[in-house]
Amino acid sequence: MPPKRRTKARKQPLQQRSRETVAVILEAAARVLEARGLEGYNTNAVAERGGISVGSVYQYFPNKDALTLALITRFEDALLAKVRDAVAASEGKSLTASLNLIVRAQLEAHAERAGLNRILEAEEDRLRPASSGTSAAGELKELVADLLARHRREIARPVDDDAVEDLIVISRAMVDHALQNDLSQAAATRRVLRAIEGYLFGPRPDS
Amino acid sequence: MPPKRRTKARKQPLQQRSRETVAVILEAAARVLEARGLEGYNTNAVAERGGISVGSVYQYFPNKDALTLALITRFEDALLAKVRDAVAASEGKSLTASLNLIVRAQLEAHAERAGLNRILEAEEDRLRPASSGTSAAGELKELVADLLARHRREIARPVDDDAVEDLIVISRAMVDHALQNDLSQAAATRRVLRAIEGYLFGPRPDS
DNA sequence: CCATAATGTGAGTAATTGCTCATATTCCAC
DNA sequence: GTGGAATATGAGCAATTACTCACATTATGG
Repeated sequence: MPPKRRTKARKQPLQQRSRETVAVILEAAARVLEARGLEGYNTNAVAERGGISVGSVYQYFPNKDALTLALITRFEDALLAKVRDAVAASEGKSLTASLNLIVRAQLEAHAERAGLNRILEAEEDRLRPASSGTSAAGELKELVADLLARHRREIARPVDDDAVEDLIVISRAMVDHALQNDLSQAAATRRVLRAIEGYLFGPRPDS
Repeated sequence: MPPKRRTKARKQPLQQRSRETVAVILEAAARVLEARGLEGYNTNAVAERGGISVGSVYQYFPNKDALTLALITRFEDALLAKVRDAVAASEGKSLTASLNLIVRAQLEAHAERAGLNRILEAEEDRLRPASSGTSAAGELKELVADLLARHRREIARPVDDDAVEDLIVISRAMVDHALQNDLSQAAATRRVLRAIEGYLFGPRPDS
């Protein structure tokens, strides 16, 4: 056990000035990751890029991982917001149309800063204590579950929690794959939808 | 550019003795990863665990990443072998039965040393120069493509390369997810198959 | 056996980097 | 104003670790 390790930030940002500093730190971290990758991502570089001092970084983030985690959360929140909007906008539409909107939302969220988001997703595994569901993940499940419940008569088999989980896993993997291979949004949407709709509507021949 | 970096091993193992050393190194690396995670994974620990000296590690691996990559390749080869066997064993069987065998093979390959394999898959992203298809990945695609071609009359839509890619992406993501959540092999198989068959047989309502 | 090649050794080095803390500066309440 | 709190600074420490190299040991072919 390496002696100890700070788990809480030294200070909470109270004044306007410090809140701006936190924003500067986050954006600087994002830019360093984009420009130099995980390889060149260190707190000194972040401070330099943000035009502030390392000390300031450690005023508001207990350690480097906490900073990275904050970036991850920021991305997840943005993704969730887009999906929420898509679900809201799909009120009254058919299930297929709704799914289309949601898939597009996910693709857009990832595409915005593809390089950065890819790195963050990879780091997520390392940083999140095994199987600790985030609130963002929970809300995403709820959103999808509600949408499917609303359309339950269009779906053959009842949709349980496992199915929702599977749909999210499938979408995420395919969206990542699409971005990695620079697929057009149209192609990516088509392929993800085929998988999702197949899962929902597809036949289950055997017992 | 950090000055330089060895890209080739100092020596190739020629005699029996050194071939054994290489095996010892690989297994030691695997055990360190299993016992202490990426965190405690360093070349000195690997040497100690293997009961050899660091110098020996660097006789046969130019750098730490090359060692990790060798572990990844080893895992991929094992996976591929299992899938190959499954495909061979599915000669004459129905498509559903064949897919069942293949999915099981994948689950087994991952389950064998789940903790280790999970770490290796995460490292793969970091270590493989963006979008460099490995021969293992290529052969997997071939195997799947051939199997599907053999059963093409049972599938509504023609199966192109993209579809094969998608099927592999979906399987992989779901298998990873299943292992992460300690799903029973039965449950995992059922869910992965539902996704795969849905993708293959599922209806495509719109244009 | 002997010369040569192959293999093995491990203390040490060089470089990186996360993070601290003593100090300085800025802000706000009164 | 003024005093105390909040915020900012950045040189440098401490720890880690990938990797080297001069040397010892072991194998092999003739």
